[in-house]
Amino acid sequence: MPRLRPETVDARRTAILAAARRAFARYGYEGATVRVLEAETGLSRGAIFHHFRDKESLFLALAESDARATAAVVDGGGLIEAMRRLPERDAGWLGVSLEVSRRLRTEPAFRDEWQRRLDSIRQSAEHRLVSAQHGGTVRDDVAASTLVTFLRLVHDGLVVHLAAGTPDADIDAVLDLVERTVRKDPCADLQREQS
Amino acid sequence: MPRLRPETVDARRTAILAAARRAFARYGYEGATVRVLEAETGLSRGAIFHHFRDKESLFLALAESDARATAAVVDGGGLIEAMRRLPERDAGWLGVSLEVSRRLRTEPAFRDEWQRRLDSIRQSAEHRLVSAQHGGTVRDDVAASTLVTFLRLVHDGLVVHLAAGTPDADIDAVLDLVERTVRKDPCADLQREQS
Amino acid sequence: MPRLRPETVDARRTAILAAARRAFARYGYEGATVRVLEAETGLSRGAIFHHFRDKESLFLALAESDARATAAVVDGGGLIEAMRRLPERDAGWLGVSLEVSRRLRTEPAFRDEWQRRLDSIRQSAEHRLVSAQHGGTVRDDVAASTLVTFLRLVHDGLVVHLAAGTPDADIDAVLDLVERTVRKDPCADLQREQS
Amino acid sequence: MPRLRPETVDARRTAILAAARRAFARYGYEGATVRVLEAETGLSRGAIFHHFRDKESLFLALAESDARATAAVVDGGGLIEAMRRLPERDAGWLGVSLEVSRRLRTEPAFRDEWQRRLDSIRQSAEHRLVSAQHGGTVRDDVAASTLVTFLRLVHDGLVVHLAAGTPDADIDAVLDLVERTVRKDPCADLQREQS
DNA sequence: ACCAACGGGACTGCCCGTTATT
DNA sequence: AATAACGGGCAGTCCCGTTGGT
Repeated sequence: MPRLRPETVDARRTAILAAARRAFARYGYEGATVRVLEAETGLSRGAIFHHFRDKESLFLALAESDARATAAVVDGGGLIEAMRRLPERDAGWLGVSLEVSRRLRTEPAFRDEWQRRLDSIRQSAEHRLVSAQHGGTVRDDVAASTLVTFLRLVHDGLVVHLAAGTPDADIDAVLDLVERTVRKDPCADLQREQS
Repeated sequence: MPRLRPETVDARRTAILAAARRAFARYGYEGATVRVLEAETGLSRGAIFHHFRDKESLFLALAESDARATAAVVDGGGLIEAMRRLPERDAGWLGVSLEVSRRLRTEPAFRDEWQRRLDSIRQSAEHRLVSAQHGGTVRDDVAASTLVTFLRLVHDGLVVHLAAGTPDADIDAVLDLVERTVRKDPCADLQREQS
Repeated sequence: MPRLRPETVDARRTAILAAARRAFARYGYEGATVRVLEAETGLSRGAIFHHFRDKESLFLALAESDARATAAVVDGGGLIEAMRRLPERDAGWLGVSLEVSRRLRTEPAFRDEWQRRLDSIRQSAEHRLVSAQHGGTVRDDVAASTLVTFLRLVHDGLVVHLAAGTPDADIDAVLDLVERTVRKDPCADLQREQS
Repeated sequence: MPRLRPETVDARRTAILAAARRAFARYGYEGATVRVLEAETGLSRGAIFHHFRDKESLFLALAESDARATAAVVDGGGLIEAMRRLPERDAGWLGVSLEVSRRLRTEPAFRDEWQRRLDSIRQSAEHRLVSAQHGGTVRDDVAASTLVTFLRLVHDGLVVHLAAGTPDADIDAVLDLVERTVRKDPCADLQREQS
C-alpha cells in the first residue's frame, strides 16, 4: 500500500488511542486483549502493532497524555478545579487513570518511572497553595503539604467513585465542603483573637 | 489423607487465604497466577482447588471477609476510625480492596452483587452521623449524606494512596483535618448569631 | 472400620460395578471420570480404588463379565438368539460393549488381549452352524464362516443401533429376515434340481 | 502472514482436516489431544485454532463432510454399494464415523442435531428400495423399511468390523449374501404358485 | 473399609507479538 | 500500510491415583 500523508498517519494513531482508551477503561489492562483492541479499533493486529511497539507502549502513550492534561489543569486552576472537571471527563479517562494506579502498586519499575510525574503535579499544587496562604485566601493553620495530601486523597477517591459508575448527584456539595475546608475561615481568626 | 479434624481443615483454609491475599495484593488478580499461588501457599494446585472451587471463589472469599471486617469497624467507630486503622492493616488487605474496586468497575454483574455490601456500610455510617448531628458533636449545616460521601471519598483515596506504597508521615495530620471538618464548629454558631 | 463379612465385601464390589456400568454407558470411558464414578456409586475415590486397582481394571472387570455372559448365550442358543435378547439387556451393557469396540480400535495392546475372547465366541458360533448345516436346518450353499461373519456384522450393527437409543419396533422383523436368510431354503434345492 | 489466495487457505484447511482425521481415527476424540494434532498437522496450536474455532468444530467439520459423502454414495448407488466401497475408504473415515456414533450415544444434543442427516440417508435408501420393489428387482414380501433397517445394521456392523482393523477376506462373500437376501427371489414366486 | 487431603501431570484454549504476503 | 497466518508460551482447570489418618 502507498504511504499515507503524515496527517493521515497521525489521525490513525489518534484513532487507535481513542479506541484503546475505551477498551482499557471498560475491561482493564488485562481484559483489553489484543483481540478486543482489534474489535474496538476496527483494525488488525498488524496495524495496531505497526503504530505501537506493543500493548504496553500503547497503554503508556494514553497514560502519559492523561498525565499531561491533568498537570495542565492543576497548573491552571488547582486540584479542586481539576476535581470539579472530573465528571466531564469521559469514562475512558477514569479507567485508564485507575489502571495506572494499579500498575503503580504492582509494578515497582513502573512506579519509579511514574513517580516523577506525580511529584511534579504535587509540587505545582503545593506552590499554588503556599501562594494562596500568603495571599490570605487559604487557611494557614495547616501546612500546605498536608492540604495537598488531603486534596489528593479526595481527588483519588473521587476518581475511584466516578469510575465505578455510581451516579451521584451530591458530588458538588462535597466539593463545596472541601473548598470551604481549605479556604481561610474568618471565624478561625476570630476565635484565635478571643483566646 | 483422611478426614481431618474440622479445626485443622479450617486452619488450612485460612492459611491458603492468607497466602492468596499476599499474592493478589502483590501481583493483582491476573498477576497472581495459579503457579504463583502454589509458590505462596506451598501447596499444589490439587490442594488449593480442593479447598476452593476456582481462583475466582478464592478471591471472593477474601473480599467477603474483608468487607465484613470493614463493616464491623465502621459499625463500631465510624468511617474516620476505619481510616485511622487503615495503615495498620496489612498490605494484602489494601491490594484485595483495590482489586474489588477494579471489578466493580469492569464487571457489572459483580457490581450489582457487591453494591448491597457497600450500601450497608454507607447506611451504617450515615446513621452514626445523623445521631451525632442530633447529639451536637457533628456539624449540621451539611447534610449527613454529603458528609458520608465526603468521608468515603477520602477513605477510598487513602486506600489507593496506601496501596501504592508511598510512605507518608502526615496522614495523621490529614485525618485530623478531616475530623475537624466534620465536627461541629462552635465558631460557626457564633458567626450565625452575629448575622 | 472393622472388616466386613466376605459376602458384604462382594456385594460392595458388585454395587460399584453396577454403578460404573451406568456411568461408562452414559458418558463413555473418558466421560466417566472418577468424580462421576463417585457420584454414581455414592462412595469416595478411596473406596473405589480400594476394590479396583484403577479405572482401567474397573472397566475391564465389566467388559470381562459381559464377554462371558455373551459367550454363554451364544453357546446355548446361537448368535441370532443372542441378538433377540439384546433389547432386554440394560442400556449399560450396550454402552460398555461399544466402549470395548472403541478400545479395540484405538489400543492395539487391548485388541491383542481381547481378540482371544472374540475368537472363542466366533468359533462357538461356527461350530453350531456347521452342525446345523449337517443337520439340514442351515443352508450349506454358503460357507459357515461367511454366515458367522454375516451374523456378527448384524449383531454389531444392532448393538450400535440399540445403544444409540433410537427406539425401533421392527427389529423383530429384521431378525426374522436374518433367520430366514441363514436357514435352509427348500426352494434352493428345488432350483438346483431344475438346473 | 498476509491474506493468502483463497485457494491456498482452502488447501491449508483441507490439510489440517486430513491430519486431524488421521489423529481422530487412530486415537479417538479424546486421545487426539491438541498436542497430537500439532504433531500430525505439523502446525502449531495457533495455526490450527486460527482455522478452526476449537477441537470440537474441527471434528464436526470432518463428520459433516463424511456425512455428505456417504449421502452422495447412497443416493447414487444405494446402501449395498456404499458398503462395497467401505473397505476402500481410508481408515480415518471409519474412525471418525465411529466417533460420531459414540457421541450420538452419549450426547443427546448432538444426537438431536445429527438425526436429521441420518433420517435423510435412510429416506433416500428407502425410496430406492421401494422403486426397486415396483421394478421387480427387490423382494416385496418384506417391507422396504425393514429392508433398510436390515441394511443399515449390516452397514454399521461392517463399519465397526473394518474399523477394528481385523483383516477379513470374505467380506465380499457376505455382501453377496446380503445382496441376494434383498433381491427378488424367483423361487419365492414359484413356491407361492405351488401352494 | 472408608474417606478426604493432596500431588502433579496434562488438558484445551487464549494470549501477545512476529512474519510472510499483498 | 495493512492483513491474516502463525508460533509457542502459559493460563486455569480437571484429571487420576496415592497417602495419611479415622
